[in-house]
Parts: sequence; C-alpha cells; structure tokens
Amino acid sequence: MSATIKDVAELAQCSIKTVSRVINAEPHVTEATRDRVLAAIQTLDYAPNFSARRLVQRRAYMICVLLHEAGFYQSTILSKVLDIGYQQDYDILIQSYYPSHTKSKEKLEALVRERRVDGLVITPPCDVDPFLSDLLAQSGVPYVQITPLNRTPEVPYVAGDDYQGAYLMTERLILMGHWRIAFLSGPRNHRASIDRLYGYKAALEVYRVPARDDLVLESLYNFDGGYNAARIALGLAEPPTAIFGGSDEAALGALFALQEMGVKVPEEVSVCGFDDLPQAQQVWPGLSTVAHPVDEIVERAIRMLISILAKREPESRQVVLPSRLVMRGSTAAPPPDLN
Amino acid sequence: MSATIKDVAELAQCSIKTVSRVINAEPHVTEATRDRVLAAIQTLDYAPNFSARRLVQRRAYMICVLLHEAGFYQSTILSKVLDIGYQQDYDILIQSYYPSHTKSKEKLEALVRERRVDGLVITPPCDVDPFLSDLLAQSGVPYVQITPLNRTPEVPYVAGDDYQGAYLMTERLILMGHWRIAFLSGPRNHRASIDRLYGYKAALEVYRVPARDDLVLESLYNFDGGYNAARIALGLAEPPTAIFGGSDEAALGALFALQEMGVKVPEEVSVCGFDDLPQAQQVWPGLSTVAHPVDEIVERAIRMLISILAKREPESRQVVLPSRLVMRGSTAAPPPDLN
DNA sequence: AGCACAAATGACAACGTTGTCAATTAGATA
DNA sequence: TATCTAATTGACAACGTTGTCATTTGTGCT
Repeated sequence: MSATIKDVAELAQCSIKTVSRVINAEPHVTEATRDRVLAAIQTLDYAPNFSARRLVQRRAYMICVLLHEAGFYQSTILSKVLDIGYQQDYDILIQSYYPSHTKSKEKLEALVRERRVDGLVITPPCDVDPFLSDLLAQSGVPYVQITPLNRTPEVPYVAGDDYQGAYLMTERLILMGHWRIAFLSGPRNHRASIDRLYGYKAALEVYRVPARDDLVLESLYNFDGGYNAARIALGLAEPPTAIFGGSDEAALGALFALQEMGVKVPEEVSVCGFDDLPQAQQVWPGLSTVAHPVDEIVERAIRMLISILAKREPESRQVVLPSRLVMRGSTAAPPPDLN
Repeated sequence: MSATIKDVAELAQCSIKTVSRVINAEPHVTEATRDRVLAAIQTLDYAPNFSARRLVQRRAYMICVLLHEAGFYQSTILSKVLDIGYQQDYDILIQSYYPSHTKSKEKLEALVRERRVDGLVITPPCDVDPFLSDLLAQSGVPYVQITPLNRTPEVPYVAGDDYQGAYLMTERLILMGHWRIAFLSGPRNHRASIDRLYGYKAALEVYRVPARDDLVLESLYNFDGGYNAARIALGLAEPPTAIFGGSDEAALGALFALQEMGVKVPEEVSVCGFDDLPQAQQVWPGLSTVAHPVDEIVERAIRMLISILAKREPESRQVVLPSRLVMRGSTAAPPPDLN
C-alpha cells in the first residue's frame, strides 16, 4: 500500500493540514516545516490520491475530447490536446461520439452528470448533431468547439479561416493563368463548406473570371464524390483546366480519376485540395492544398476552455485563425489554349 | 447541485446502504423496495459520484492508452479501445509518451502512483523504450501490448502475424510470375520488422526463387527511405520486377519514385506494402498490401487486460492473429522477359 | 515585561460512496 | 402460537483529501 497524507504528517511531525498546505503550495508554512514535509514525502514516496482530492473539491481535473472518426485530423488534434492538457495539469478523457446515436448520448450524459469531466472539447463533425447541442445546453457543462462545421452565437470555438483559404488558392490558380476552375463543393448545410465555396466565388469575382455554375460540382467532400465529380467535369464541352477540391479527400478522388483516364496532372489539368492531409504529400504528384494551423487552433481552444473552467472570462470566445497555402506538384500553368 | 445517495434514500424511505445495493445490483433487496428506490432515482435524476466510488474502492475504473505518434494506426486502435472500454464500463485516458523523454516518464509515473489508472495499453513504438519497461516492472501496474515491435517473455500482448503476412504476399508475387522481388526492410532491432523480412525470405526459399542480397534494401519503413531504396533498386544491373515494401509508408515512397522516373506501375514494376494505411487505397494505382486485423487485435487486448485487472487469469497471455492480403491495382504479372 | 497583532499550525467536519456487522423482519416449522 | 432460520435492512466507520475555524506561536511595539 502506498503512503497517505497521514503517514507524511506523522513522519514530519505536523498535522495533515500542514502537509496539504505544502502539497498545494499554499502560504503560511515556515521554511523549516516545509523542508521537513518535503523530506518526509521523499522518504515515503508519497503521492496524493486523486480520487480523494476530486471528491472533496468536486472537480474531475479532466477534460473530455469528443471524437467521431479516427481520422488524421482528429489524431492531430488529440496529440496537441494531450500536450496542452499535460502542461495545464488536466487529464484527457476520450469519448467517441456518433451523432444521433442514443448510446453515445447516454454515455456522454452519464459522464457529465457523474461529474467525471469538468469540460468538453468538441471536434467535427460532432458539433452538427442537435442531440448533442441539446444535451450540452441542458447540462451546462462548459465546452469549446474546434473548427466547427457550424457556428452558433454564444458557443465558444476556435477555427481556421475557410473563406480566406479558398480565396487564396483560387487567386493563386487564376494568377497561374487558369480561367476554367472547377470547385468540388461539400455539404450545403455546413458553414465551413459554404465558406470555402464563397471564398472560391469571391476570388473569381474580384479577378473578373466568369463564374460557371456547371463548374461547381457536389462531392460530399469524400474520395468517391471527388472521383465522380472529376469524371463529370472532364466530360463537359468546355472542361476545366484546374480542379479545386473543397477537401483533400475529394481532391484525391479527382486526382485518381484523372490518372485513371490518362489525363496528365499538372500538365493538362491542375488539381488542388483543402486540409493538408498526410496523403497530400505522399501521392504523386504532391497535392497543392490549403492548411489550417491545427496546432495553434487546438492550443487556443484548450486555453480558452481552461479559462472558462476557472471562471475567468477568456480574451475572446470566438477565434478564427488564418490558413495558408501549401503548393506542391499538382498545380501548374494551364496548357496554351488551342481554340 | 445534483442529488446524492442520501437524497435518494430519504425519498425512498430507506437507508443509503439499500440504495447502494440497488445501484450495484446486489442481492437481498425486496422487489418492492427496489422499485421505490428506482423511482426515487428517476425523480431526482440521480447519478452516483464516481470520485467517491473510486476513493472507497481504491480503483480508478480507468485504462490508460499510451500513444507515441498521432498516426492512422494509432487512431484506429484508439477508436476500438473506446468502444470496448465503453462496453466494459471503463473510462479511457490517453497519454502521449515519447520514448526516453524524462517528462513523459514522470507524468506516467505520477499517473500510476496516484492510482489514477488501473492498467495500461501500450501501443508501438512505445514498447521498445527501456525507460518504460523499467517503470512498468517496478510499479507492478498491469498492462498489455498491442502489436509490440519487440516481444518479451511474460509480457502479455496481442499482435498480427508479420511473418505469415510477408510470406503470403511474397508467395502471391511469385505465383504471378515475379522472380526478382526487392524487399524494403525496416529497423534491424525490431522483432516485427525482422519477422516480415524472414517471411519474405522463407517464401523465396520454398519456391526456390534465388535470394539476392542486393534486393534487400534498408528503408527505415518511412516514405523517404522507400523513395531512396526504389531509386537504388531500379539502378541495379538486374532490377527487380516487383518491390515489396515492408511498410506501406516505404511502399508509397517507392511508388512515388517510380512514377517520378516514368516507370509504369504495375505494367513494368509491381509495388506492394504492409499495413493497409488509408493512403494505400487512395493512391493511383491502389496499393496492394497486407492487413492486420486491427479491430480484433484491440478487442482481444482489452479483454485480456480487464481479465488481468479482475485477477482472473486470461485464456492466454500472448496472442498472434493471422493477417490477410489486400490486392489492388499496383501488382500484376511482370512484363515478358526480353533477355 | 506586557500587549497587540499577524503568522503558523492543528482539530475536526465534510465530500459521497462502499464494506462490515448488527438489528430487524418475514417465513417456515413444530 | 411460539420458535428458529434466513432474508432484508440499517447504523456507522472508512476511504484520503481539503475547507473552516479556533488555537498556538512568533514578532514588533510601547
């Protein structure tokens, strides 16, 4: 059995309260006493019992991260959450959450009601689930959202700038000489997806590039969607010279389709995406893409949550950080127009 | 403030102990009493306080998963761990662990000493760290390893069959007609990596395919290693007609190199890998590879850990599950030999 | 030296549960 | 009906910590 605060007090010749004071770095302890206590802690190899502390303080010292899928984006988030949580003395509890899934909801509800977690970090696409919003609203647990698909007034979040990212990439394509740029759009009911679409449209407008409705194709942001959309785009009477996937998944699908059809990338058609998945770097040719500053997003989010938990008002509750272009081999100037 | 067991007892007109009995499904409670208690629980929206339970039972009801990197393999593991842990009423705590990193070790040590976790799941490559082995041995915390890079007698693990997987893939290539098969090998000091190499060698021997030392190339199992190795292989006087990457990362690097050099895959050279990363499916051509049954591995591992925690001896402490081939477009019969 | 006041320390309750064991109740038997 | 036994129930301590408040100790001033 490991030592308790009582054993330490006995050895250090003082009360348990004094030991407690030393452990928690409270004031009102003589240096001499502190030294005795610290020595006793050393000797006994003492470590405080967290369950007892949690019980009496009515805090869990635990942040729950809600994850839907086991994707790369999620694990990047996770790994950063762990780092920050560690620095801030919080444990990280992971909970998988399937939108509209009753069991997930019950489990989460229990977690919150039993005070096993102090606060939550919501990752996409969990945030779009109405079940979840209700639950969170009712229970009153503090939480922050990371790159939410939708945004709600009052709900704290940290996100990357989808609009500006899509604008920058489109602008870059235009400056390379592209005039017929297809965009593989995502779900219409997600804010992030809409923002990307409008970023694309805004750049076209600013540079007076004619916007063509037939060049905006549904892709659902997944591989198959991108694959199909690319095949449709290439079959058009006036096919695009560049395909901008609203997500890397869709862009990779498009790239696959083009290569399968024998279309040379980037000589004949340029392709680019959004998200900077690791695959983007590892396909040939490397996929040009837009990257969110994920590490910074997560760091800001956790700090925001911890501020809220400590009842301190964070500097700001809704933060959007700039995204940046990552140009690789899949984009180039279009072939000279032969018409 | 939420209700406690005391409130429930008062409302149900019984003692707190009886309520406790109902909650924990202990015997010796009349049906009538049970109903009254359950009704009271409903009414008060009562949920037991986990910190109190943990304190008195001296258990954390928590399993810690040690992760090194935020890769796809890790997140697959994680997502399955969550499912199983949920079913078994354990919470999952995630801890990142950087081998030989003093801070990681301290944090983990604290976690274990403060009884914040009951047991550990070790994922690769954490298992090869001597710091960690020492710590675990000293503290006596129960743990299991998932697909460890190295195996130690006595230490419980669940893994996929690397030897058999590499054997099967090599056999398949041989049956397609390949005689010059390069193998991109990994770290020499990892059991898993060595097993894959010997699976390859065994198949060559069984089918009487001459083994050439110059066709076994170091790749470190990463993208760059595979890239460089493929370039070397293609520069040989008698270049291979197939390249078998001991990991998908290496195989993807090789694929990239071949495409960059204008070599047609699979018409001129076949490529295959090991691990079945999501990228394997999303490059063109799709990468043939060997897959571990990850879900089953994780499930067996967690059940094994929980058995050990409950002081029940698990059926077996060291389990190896068969792996299987996933054939895609990157492999085909070799071109007719022109010599 | 005596006093006032601040700093240091300690006694004890509280947190919400489970385990132990004694007390009560119900049911069966004579 | 009285008695015995088994099933049900409850009182209370324990788990290891922190918060509250009272007490002791030390310090500076008259």
